[in-house]
Amino acid sequence: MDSTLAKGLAVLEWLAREQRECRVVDVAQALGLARSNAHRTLQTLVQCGWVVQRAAGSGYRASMRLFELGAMVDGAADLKALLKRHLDSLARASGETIHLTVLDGADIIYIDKFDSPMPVAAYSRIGGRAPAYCVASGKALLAAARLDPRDLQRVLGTLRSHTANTITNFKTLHAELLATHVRGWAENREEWRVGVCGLGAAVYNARGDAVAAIGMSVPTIRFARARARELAHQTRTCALEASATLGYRAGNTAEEVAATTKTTTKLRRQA
Amino acid sequence: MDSTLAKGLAVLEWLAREQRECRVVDVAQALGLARSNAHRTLQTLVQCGWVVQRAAGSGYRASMRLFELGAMVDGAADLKALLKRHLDSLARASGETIHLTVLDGADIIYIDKFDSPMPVAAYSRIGGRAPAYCVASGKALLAAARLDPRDLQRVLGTLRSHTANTITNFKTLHAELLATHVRGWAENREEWRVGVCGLGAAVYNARGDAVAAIGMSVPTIRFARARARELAHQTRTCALEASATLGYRAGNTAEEVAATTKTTTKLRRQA
DNA sequence: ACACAGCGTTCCAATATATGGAATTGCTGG
DNA sequence: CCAGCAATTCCATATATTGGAACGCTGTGT
Repeated sequence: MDSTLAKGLAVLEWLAREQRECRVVDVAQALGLARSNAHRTLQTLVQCGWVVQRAAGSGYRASMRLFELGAMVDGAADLKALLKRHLDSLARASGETIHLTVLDGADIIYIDKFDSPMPVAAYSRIGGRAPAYCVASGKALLAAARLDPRDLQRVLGTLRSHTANTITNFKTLHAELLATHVRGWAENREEWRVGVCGLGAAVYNARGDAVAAIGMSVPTIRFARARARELAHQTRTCALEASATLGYRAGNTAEEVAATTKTTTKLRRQA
Repeated sequence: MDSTLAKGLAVLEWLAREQRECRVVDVAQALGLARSNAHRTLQTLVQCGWVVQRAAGSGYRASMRLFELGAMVDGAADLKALLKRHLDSLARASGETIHLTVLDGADIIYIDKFDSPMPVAAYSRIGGRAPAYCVASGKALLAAARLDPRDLQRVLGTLRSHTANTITNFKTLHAELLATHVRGWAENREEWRVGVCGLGAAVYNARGDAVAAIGMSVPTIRFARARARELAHQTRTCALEASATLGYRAGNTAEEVAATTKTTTKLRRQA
């Protein structure tokens, strides 16, 4: 364990999260370092181009290096560029807030976002996180991963309760994920934030990996049964189109054919 | 200079740019480290959450941490969210590829991108760079900075030639930046990539800082005089609207009033 | 079946390196 | 002009890093 490296990364991360010019003492105090130590660490970060100092003598902040490299990770940039069109259509068709998310351990991370003209109570940021088991796009990704209960528990750890509706039981969660995979979309009824519901569907690439999820956040007020059903259909269709853009060809497996047929039938019955 | 930190950052950056699972030897060879050293560095990065190892025993890649923190830098996320609507309108109105860029030293970095339905020769990536003095959005930002020739030279260093049209003379560049500031938009006629022209205009926040630029990339084929003029007008207007969204109120200074009037008059004459 | 090569990982003594207290410099406001 | 605060530099000390060697595992060619 290179402690110098760990310390430098901690400084960098703290600086990025602060989002303002910070002085040497600020860093030293926040991370419990000697002033001289904080100073030298910052100087190293500056020399390596990860931190910038506007004028020599004062004020450090994270440089664009993080953004530049962050854009390369996971091919997120390509994903966004390719799916932008789909998300935008969905945002317009639904009038609700749309997210593009990926799974990172037990969390989802918001990769891209299209704000609703109608304001939503929940505030989410690009680069922000939410527990995967609490939100619709997270459930869609977990469902696509098809983990058995044992692995699910290993990945997620404890299911903390965030609202009265949060699923805190693995058996319940696992059952819901199975259902989610079959019907092709996931749902969140105020399980993460009170007053906010959500819908989500996984997006697959040409190899059949679930690489991202499309999510929709809807205030409970606008989430009446009929509308929810309509929005779910839109979300799922959008995800299928997005998958097609990435080169995914549906209906490759018998299982998927069965699922699609069932869902379609169900939707027809409901319509 | 903390060499351990510098080494760790180099490993992290290399890993991010590789965009694939890398083994210990790959890292060691690429950066000239001892295998044991590369191994311990990677382990530290993993423990700190900047790198992930799919299965224990093999294959390292950059985690989403870079993306997560990169999204926070410079309020880039907020900027994108706020300006998305404007860029999208411009993309639709013009049918050309639109970028959102910020200045980072002598380069611009592409923050966001709206692809044209018509393909463009130039390929640009979110997170990618271009020399500020060679592209329109870069010129718009440099012009907004209002540097005197001395500072301009200090910031930019040598003006390398990238095409036959690249401006390599500081006097010429400075004069063009002055003109750019007055008329409110910048132009690039194959100065960076052959066959690609561009237009750009700076976006100001409530404090009057030029925080970003809106850029448009157009194949030379579609950049005939009349159309270029029309697109320049659209770009400038979009940037003004975007600035308004950020709380900027135009016409605060006599200088700006004069510039606006002149430009408007000129546009009227041309129309 | 065997030897070999490549790689991940662990270990450890030598040594280069980071550390933090104190001194110095530079700036700001009274 | 001084006092107070913070950035920066300096340096002896303690410590963490380093890289060669060794071990175990896996896959490959003979």
